[in-house]
Amino acid sequence: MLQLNYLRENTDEAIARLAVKNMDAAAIIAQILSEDENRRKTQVALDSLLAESNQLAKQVGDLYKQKKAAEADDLKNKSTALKEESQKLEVQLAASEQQLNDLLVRLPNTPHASVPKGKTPEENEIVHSEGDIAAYTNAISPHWELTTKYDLIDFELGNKITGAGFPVYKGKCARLQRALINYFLDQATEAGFQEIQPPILINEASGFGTGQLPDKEGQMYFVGADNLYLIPTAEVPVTNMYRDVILKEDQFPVKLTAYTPCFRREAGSYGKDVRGLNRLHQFDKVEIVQLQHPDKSYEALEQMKDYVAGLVRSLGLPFRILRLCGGDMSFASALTYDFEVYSAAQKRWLEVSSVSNFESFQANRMKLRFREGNNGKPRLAHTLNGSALALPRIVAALLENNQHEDGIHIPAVLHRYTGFDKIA
RNA sequence: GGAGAGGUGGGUGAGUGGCUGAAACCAACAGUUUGCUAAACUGUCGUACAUCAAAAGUGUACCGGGGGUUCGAAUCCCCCCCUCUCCGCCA
Repeated sequence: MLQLNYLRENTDEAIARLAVKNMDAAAIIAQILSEDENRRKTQVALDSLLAESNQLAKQVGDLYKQKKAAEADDLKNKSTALKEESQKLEVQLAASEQQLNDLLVRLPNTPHASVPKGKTPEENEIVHSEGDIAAYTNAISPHWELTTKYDLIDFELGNKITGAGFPVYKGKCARLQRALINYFLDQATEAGFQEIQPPILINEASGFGTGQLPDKEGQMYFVGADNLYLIPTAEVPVTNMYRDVILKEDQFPVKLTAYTPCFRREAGSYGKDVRGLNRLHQFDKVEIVQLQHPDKSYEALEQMKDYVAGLVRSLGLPFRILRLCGGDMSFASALTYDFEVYSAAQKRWLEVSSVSNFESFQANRMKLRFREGNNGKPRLAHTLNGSALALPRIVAALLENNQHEDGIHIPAVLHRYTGFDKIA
């Protein structure tokens, strides 16, 4: 969530920036500022009342010690009267804080200055592309045909066991997935990210910390009996490791990576978008997370972008990098790069990674701070994360792009992980 | 799941109604001193909000979370969460 001080001191800028996300925030920010004023007024009143009754309580104690019970009783009555008032104010203050918080939580993050205006994905800015997409004359069959032909994935079986969007990977495809996971983790480790195995169920506080809750609970699977959510991405448990933590400045950067399955309800999707591996309720992903000093977070974002580019490149897939426009960005992000690989038989770009800087938006929600120098005041850290990478669409592109007469060729970097170089 | 014990500041740990925002020790930080990868001494050493131009200062809140009793709660009562020990179950 945005910092109150920022809204107070840069009201116009905040409104202008949120307009890039196609939000007219003037009214809600005005409401926030007036509620904030209200809150402060109430607190001043309450604090002085409490100070007074603290004084009285002390005096009562002293009087009892001096055996002046009558005088003490007088003060007690006075204090009781004060208490009624202060209780009213306490209720007021709590309501005001609640109201303020409810408003603040509804504001999305302000986009970075480089974020283009726009409402639809078509308005995303292509910042990089590589690979010759016209070269794939071999790519005849879409992956859902190949997976049947080579007995790689059984979507029907997944329907039977669970439901749509939960495929069963078999044989060489299961092995290919495991290979990709291991390859991605090894690469991330080599790049300085510490490997983490987090829980894949999270509590409400964690969901709030990274911005999934409130309001977006419909996108997560919920285990009602225990009040837990299945993670939509490893970002949630991994970033929340640092909830309510004050780091020392020299601990930056914190770089973490994790493989987890990811669960998304994805209500309301349909058509060719969801065919085959294009959109699933459960999928595997290796995530990279970074915590950084505010002065260095954009540098870190570029590094993470370059890292992911290298990863996609190493698999030999044509890809492009988009800087998302305001309208296509997520609620919590300040700047997002999407990576799309070209799926040659479907003749479409598939998103395989999303690399974002959240600046202090998540950090503010989860009170992730750092201390500047040895005894500086705590400041909010910046959080970043990116997929490196999400598997299903990578698998789809690999299968489609690399299909040949003699079978599907596996990229060389994976051979030591798969143990085979071809699916035939 | 059952029985018992317990959750205090970065750590250990004292505190069972007012003199405790919290002893002591350790760690950390700053300085002084000693001719030497260290010791001794002194000081600093939680967070948030408010007040203030800002700093200092001051006020308020916070001793797992939430409620209650009381003039006054870390301390008493209730609910919840978590940890440990034993038992049960189990990969």
